[in-house]
Formats: sequence, structure tokens, C-alpha cells
Amino acid sequence: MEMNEPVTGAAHAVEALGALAQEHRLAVFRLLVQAGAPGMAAGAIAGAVGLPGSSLSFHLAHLTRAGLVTQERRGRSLIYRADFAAMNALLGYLMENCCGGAACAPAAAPEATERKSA
Amino acid sequence: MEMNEPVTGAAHAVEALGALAQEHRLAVFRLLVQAGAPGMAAGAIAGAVGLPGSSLSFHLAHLTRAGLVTQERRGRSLIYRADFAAMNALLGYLMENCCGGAACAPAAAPEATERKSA
DNA sequence: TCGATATTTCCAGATATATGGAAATGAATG
DNA sequence: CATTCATTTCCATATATCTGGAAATATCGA
Repeated sequence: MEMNEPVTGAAHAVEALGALAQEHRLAVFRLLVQAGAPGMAAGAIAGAVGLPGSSLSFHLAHLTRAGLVTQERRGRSLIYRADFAAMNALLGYLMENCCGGAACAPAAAPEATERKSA
Repeated sequence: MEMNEPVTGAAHAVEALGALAQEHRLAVFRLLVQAGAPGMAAGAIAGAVGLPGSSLSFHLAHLTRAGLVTQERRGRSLIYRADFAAMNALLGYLMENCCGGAACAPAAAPEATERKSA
């Protein structure tokens, strides 16, 4: 069953975008983006974003269902990580066939990796 | 007041993502992305996505409020266009300080502009 | 000014989502 | 096996969103 496929069709994209379209989930996702490969345990995330366990769990499940984060048990903790491949697939879907293929401005080059602070 | 600023803070990003997190609005936005600079009239959009006027208007207003599309009157039609700058700001915000600044995989380069067909 | 065209606003009902406390589950430790 | 720690599931309430018909608004042409 399609549980962890890259964002391919409209329905997947809507689910992923909906997962990100919420204050706390967006904060969690960005936190995981910045955490990178090591990921973070649910408890550490809860501490960072200041949410009660039940709410955080709800949001993590939402992000996981949408395929934007992965879950791995490590001892008694559950480690969550941003899924960069899924994210890229989503961005690609949004900009697909941008400007009908014409050489539009560098519309698909978010300079995030070059940025210093803000 | 902040009506058309680039996506800067979390609240803006949530609004933009929420605007895209809906089947019909996503279809409309992608249509406008592909239409590029000329944009499309509301009626043409309605025809393309098959929505009654009132619903489409609701969704276009939503996208406009979120700063993802712009509106310009041309005769009796209203021309809508995707706002690529806002889109890029959103993508940049999502990937900000990706992997803590480490040289992570080319996570922020959706190859949309290089793609041939799909 | 009258009529036709293009689009929006108004409305109310149907559906979906967010919240957090309390109880339940899963995994390690002694 | 009993205890502690980490996280999830359950539940009810509160809030927000989607929908489309009908009426209102705006622009053009004769």
C-alpha cells in the first residue's frame, strides 16, 4: 500500500502541504530539516517546540503519514527525521513545467544553502 | 499593512502552505505556474479546473490573500498570475539552514527547470 | 441607458482539524 | 517481575474550512 512513496500525484502533494500548513507541524518539520541526518527524539522535539506529548504525537503522526518525516525506534525513544527526498519531490511537483518550459527566472533555486543567518 | 510581503515568518508560511493544501487550489496554482507571465483570466481557470464560479472565486481569493497569486483587471476579466518570488521565499523558508549548514545532498534544487516532459 | 459578460459576495449546512488530560502501550533496567 | 521512562491512543469539545446557488457588483458595447 502507498505508505511512503515520494510525492507523485495531486493527492499526495495536498496531503504533504496540509501536513506543513500548521504552526506546530511547520515548526517541527523545520526543526528536523535543521537537525539533518541525526534526527531528534520525540521528547527532544516536544521540549524544543513546547507542546504536550499528546499534541506532538498527533502532529508527528500527521507528518509521518504525509511522508515528510520518518520514524525509527532507538531504545525507548523514537527518532524522527525529515525526509528530504519527499520534500524535493513536493517542490518539484509545485514547479513542474514552470512557465510552460520557457526559460523563466531562476524560479526554482531557493538560496537556502547559501544563507548566513536570515 | 502586510498584504503582499514575501513569505517571511512562520505565520506567512503557514498561510501560504494552507492555501496550497487543497485539491482545487493546488490545481489552480500549478496551472498558473505553468501559464507563466501571461497569467489566466478567472473564467479560463474555471473552465480548466471545472469549478463553479463562486467556488473558484473563493479559492482564488484564498491564494491571493496568501500572496501566492496576483490579480490584475484587464477589461472585464481579472487576470491571475503565480507570484514566483513569494513561492521562492516559501521554499527558502522551508529549507532554511538545512542540515545545520552542513553540505547536505542537493536538497534544495528541484530540477523542474531542466525537465523535459515528466 | 440597456443588455450582455465576467467575477465576486452572501449564506448556511456539511465536513475536517486541533487540542490536551488521562489511560494504555512498548521498551529498558535491576 | 515490578518499576520507570518514552511515546502513543482515546475522547470530547472547539474551531476552521469547503461548497455552490442566488443575488450583487463591475466593465464593456451599441
